[in-house]
Amino acid sequence: MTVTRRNGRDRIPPHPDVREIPLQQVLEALVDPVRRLIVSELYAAGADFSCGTIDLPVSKSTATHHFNVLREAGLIRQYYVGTSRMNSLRRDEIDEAFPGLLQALVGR
Amino acid sequence: MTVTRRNGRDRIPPHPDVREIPLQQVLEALVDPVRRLIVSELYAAGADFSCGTIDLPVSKSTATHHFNVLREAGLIRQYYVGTSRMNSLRRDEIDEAFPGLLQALVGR
DNA sequence: ACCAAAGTACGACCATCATCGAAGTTTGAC
DNA sequence: GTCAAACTTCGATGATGGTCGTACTTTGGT
Repeated sequence: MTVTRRNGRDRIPPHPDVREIPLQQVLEALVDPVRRLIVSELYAAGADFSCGTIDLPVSKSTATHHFNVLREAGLIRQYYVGTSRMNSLRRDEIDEAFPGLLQALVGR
Repeated sequence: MTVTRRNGRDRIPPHPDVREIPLQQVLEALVDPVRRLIVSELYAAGADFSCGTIDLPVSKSTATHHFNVLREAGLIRQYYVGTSRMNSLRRDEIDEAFPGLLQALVGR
């Protein structure tokens, strides 16, 4: 049978542009308190961090799920560094797509 | 047994101030598309209207439920005129409690 | 080659919630 | 007093989605 070989690049999942994501989906992503916590921390930190860095009140598999939802909504970008998955907030794109939204939700 | 008499005033349910409502609850109210439609229409109309005026893609009982959720989140004010229940958007209070939020969600 | 660290994938479970219809209430009109 | 309009209340139902544990994958270090 065929063996599939993968490198770091292949591990990167799709990153839709938030400007093509309906408001509904963005809101559904941001309504969950755990996900809003992630976004808030990224916003406040002003820097990327790995999934494991922030400590969330949920299990690892649930955390993975939340990061996925945020990525699929176009809100964060993810990339690998070793075994760590780094996350960055796609602030400019969000601000362009939904002006004022991030500020209103995360600026407290 | 005791008969309870009610007048129009007694039919008015509690109206919490949105400034005392947690962001979480406000977001949960606004994440539903039917409720966001109601808010958008109130916002665009710039005037009050009764529950039956706007035509929603749900049954009457479901509509009642949605108006209740909005009221309990401090987003709308309700009062009776005859058998009609009028609704008004509490715009100023919302803007004060969560600056930019309404604009971001409803200004399209 | 081996092992540990960091995440992911996959089911399963469970709570929440949007939805409805049917029956009830309140009001205004006649 | 009767009737209709407008809305509410009350269960029931069904779908969604957040949660977890277990097993698996990938990578880096030794």
